[in-house]
Amino acid sequence: MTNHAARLFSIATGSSEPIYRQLVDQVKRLVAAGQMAPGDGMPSVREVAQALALNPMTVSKAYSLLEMEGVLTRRRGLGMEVAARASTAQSAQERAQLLRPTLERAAMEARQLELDSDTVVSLFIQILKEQA
Amino acid sequence: MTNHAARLFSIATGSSEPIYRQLVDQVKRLVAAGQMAPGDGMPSVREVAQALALNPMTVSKAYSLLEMEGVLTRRRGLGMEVAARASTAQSAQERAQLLRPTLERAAMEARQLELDSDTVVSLFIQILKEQA
Amino acid sequence: MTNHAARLFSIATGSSEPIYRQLVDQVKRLVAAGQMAPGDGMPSVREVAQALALNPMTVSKAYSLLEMEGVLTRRRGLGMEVAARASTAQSAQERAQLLRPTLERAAMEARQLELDSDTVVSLFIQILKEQA
Amino acid sequence: MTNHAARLFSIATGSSEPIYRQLVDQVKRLVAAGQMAPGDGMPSVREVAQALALNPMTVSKAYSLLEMEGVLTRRRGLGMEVAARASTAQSAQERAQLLRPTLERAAMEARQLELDSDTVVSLFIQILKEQA
DNA sequence: GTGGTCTAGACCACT
DNA sequence: GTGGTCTAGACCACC
Repeated sequence: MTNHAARLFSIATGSSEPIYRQLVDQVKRLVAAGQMAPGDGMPSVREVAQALALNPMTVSKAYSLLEMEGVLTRRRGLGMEVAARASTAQSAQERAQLLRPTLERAAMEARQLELDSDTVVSLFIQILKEQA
Repeated sequence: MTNHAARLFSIATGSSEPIYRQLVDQVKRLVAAGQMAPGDGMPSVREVAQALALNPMTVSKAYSLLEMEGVLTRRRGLGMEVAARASTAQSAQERAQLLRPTLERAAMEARQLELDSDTVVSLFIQILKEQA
Repeated sequence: MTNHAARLFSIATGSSEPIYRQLVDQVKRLVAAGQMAPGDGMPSVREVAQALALNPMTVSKAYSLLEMEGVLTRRRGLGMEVAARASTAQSAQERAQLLRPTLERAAMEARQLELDSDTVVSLFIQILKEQA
Repeated sequence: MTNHAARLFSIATGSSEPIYRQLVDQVKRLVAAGQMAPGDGMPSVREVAQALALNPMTVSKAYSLLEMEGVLTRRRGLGMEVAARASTAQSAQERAQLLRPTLERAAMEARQLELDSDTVVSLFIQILKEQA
């Protein structure tokens, strides 16, 4: 795998969201987007752990959960790879649904802050540009 | 105290975000928006606990943290109220900044899902309308 | 009673020590020192409450406890007075023993702060002079 | 972690001062005295709880407060340690100031007991010797 | 009535 | 093993 784990994943160690959960969700998104295709090898636990300064057990736990969910398969002695039967490369509409919960949360916060839609949307567009 | 606690707060019990943290953040947003003004009485710990089906200690912990942060003040035997020196009713621009972290997270997820900005923004607008 | 309650008592509202307890202890000390003699009338609940900006119920509770302990007696319609059988005007040695707990606490704190006796004692002497 | 928690801390269960507050204040004093240095590991919550016969949550609350105040830092899964930026090993003069409130309280009580300075000071010196 | 403190015990996240 | 969160329930201090 020439992908550098540090480029693939972005971890917020300060967040209350457990690190292993952040990893699991990100792998699912990358697979859903087709950025990882069935048969692709995953970076090794050790590699990810070092790149993100995490405990290897934490990465291992994330991989195990992804295996249980059928997203990854374990190739003995060779590491993990994206499972053949992983539902990959979904349509944009399907992928957009995975974004819903976070957008709904943003909308809830915007309502409590009494911000009108225009302000919120233009701020969001600006942030999307910054990241591009 | 005619505020119905259940209407003020919305708790996601399934979230990894601790309940007391959700309460703290929501109170801060409501105060920032001016929906709660200095001197306003907060619903009692027991009232909120019952309305949201929480343990009173969980609510109490949130109130204590808000007191330490200077958002609420305790009136012995009378309950909590919004602190006089709480920075309330901020400008829309200031309030929008409180929304940044969540929008940044949404943008990160969108990028990993390889969704183009138009798709994401229109989905967001739709969700904002649903909630209105 | 010409004694101004505000001069007799000093209350630390911020302390974790309950206000009624502070009042009880102070009355006991004043009686032990003979500053209040049997038959002396106490300032009224209302007077103390107003002078110290306390809730009258709090003062009333302190007086009730002192009555139960036999330090004060209730004269119907006339207020409270120091009980005839209150053990007053004790010797300096007896009174000093009432000071022990607080001094022991100070000594414990000094030890944890690794302060040598000379430093502590000279600071204490200085504070005693300030208050004189 | 060879520190015996029971030797480090001394708790007055009868006091009106909440236990968690007593713990917080004692840790601050030990750090101020340099008895605990940045990087030193704290005894675990469970260890302290058992040694002092307290509920772990009570100890945990004290540790959390110390973390919020920047005295301790949490190392996920490894326990708490004295924060690097904790202001440690202060001068004797600075440490003596931390003792002021308690000495002022003692002076106030002495005045109400009408004890002269000599009596009070010699009693204090005697107590300091007892503890040595 | 109000909030604060403490206990006992369960489960979770992380190393 | 570590600390964090939550529940259920008790008692206290204050108004």
